[in-house]
Amino acid sequence: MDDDSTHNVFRFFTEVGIIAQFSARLIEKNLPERITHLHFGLLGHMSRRPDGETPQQLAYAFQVPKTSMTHMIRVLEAEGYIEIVPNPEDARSKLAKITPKGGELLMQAYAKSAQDAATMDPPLLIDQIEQCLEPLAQIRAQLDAARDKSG
Amino acid sequence: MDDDSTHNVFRFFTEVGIIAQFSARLIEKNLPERITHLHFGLLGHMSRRPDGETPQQLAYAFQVPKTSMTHMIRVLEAEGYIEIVPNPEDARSKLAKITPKGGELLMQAYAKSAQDAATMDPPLLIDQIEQCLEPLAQIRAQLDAARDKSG
DNA sequence: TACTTGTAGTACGATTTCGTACAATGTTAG
DNA sequence: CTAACATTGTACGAAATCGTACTACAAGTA
Repeated sequence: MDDDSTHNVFRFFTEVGIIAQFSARLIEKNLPERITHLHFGLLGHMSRRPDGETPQQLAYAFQVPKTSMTHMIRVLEAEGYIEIVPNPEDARSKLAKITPKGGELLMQAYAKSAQDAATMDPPLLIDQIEQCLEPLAQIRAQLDAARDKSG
Repeated sequence: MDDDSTHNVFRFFTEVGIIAQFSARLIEKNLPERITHLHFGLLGHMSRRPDGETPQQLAYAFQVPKTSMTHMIRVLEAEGYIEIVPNPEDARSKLAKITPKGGELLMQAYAKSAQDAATMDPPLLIDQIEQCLEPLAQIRAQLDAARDKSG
C-alpha cells in the first residue's frame, strides 16, 4: 500500500470517527438519562429478533467486552426496556428480549432523531449520504470478515 | 425528508458507527496501555500545531467535555507524550504541546497501523474508501456547521 | 459414570467519562 | 476604577468501561 493510500485510509478513519460522534450525540439527545446510542442500537437489534439473543451474541454483535454488555443490559432491564429470561436451551445462559416499553422508546427516539436530522441547518447532505452507503457497507463487510479471520 | 431518506440516514449512521469502532481497535492495538485512539488523535492534532493548544480548544475540536479533556491530557502528560505549560496570553489557561516522545509514539503507531491495514485479509477496499472520502468530508463539514449554529 | 476441557455470565476493582460546582482570571459597562 | 458577568481549568462524585478471576453448566473422552 503506497503512502498516498495510507494517508487516505487514515483520513477516512478520521472522518468516520468524527461523524460517528455526531450521530451518537444526535440520537442521545432524544434518549433518557443513562441511555446511550449503544442502548439504542441494542434495542434496534433486539426488535429484529423477537426470540431474544444471549448477552454473548450481543457482545459479539456490538464488539464490546462481555462485562460491558452485562452492564448495559442491566441498565436496560432496570429501566424496563428489555426483559432477561433464562435460556431454555442452555442453563448457563440467558435471553434478552425487548419489551413493549422498549419498543416505544425505540420508535420515539427514532422519530425525534429523524425530525432533528430533517431540520438541520445547514441541511443534511442526503445525496452524499446515499452515495456513501453502498461502499460503506462493503467496507464494513470487509472489516467484519477480517476480524473473523484473525481476531 | 421522506421515509426512504430517513432510513438511509440511519443506516449511514449505523455503518459509520461500526466502522469507527473497527478503526479505533485497529489503532489501539498499536498503542500502549491506557492510550486510546482519542489520545492518538490528540497527538496528531498537536503535531500540526507546534505552538500548542489550550485544553478548551482541544475539548471543542474533539467534541468531548472539558473535564474529560482534562483527564486525557493528564494521562498523556503523565506518560511524557505531551507537556503542559502556562499560557502566556491568559493566566487562567494552559497550553498542551506534543513532546519528542509523543512524536515518536505517533509515528510508530501510525506506521504499525498502516502495516496492519495493508496486510488485512481480506484486504481493505481502498477504492471504496477513496470513493467515500470526498462525500464524507462534505457531510462532516455540514454537521460541523450545524453544530455551530445550534449547539 | 468420572474426568477433562470449554463456555456463559458475573463479581470485583482499576480506570475513564462527564455533570455539577467552584476558584482564579479576564472582560466589559458604567 | 470597579462591579457585574463571562471564561478557563479542575475537584469531586456518580456512573460506565473493561480486564481478571471465578462459578455454574455443557460437552467430549474414556
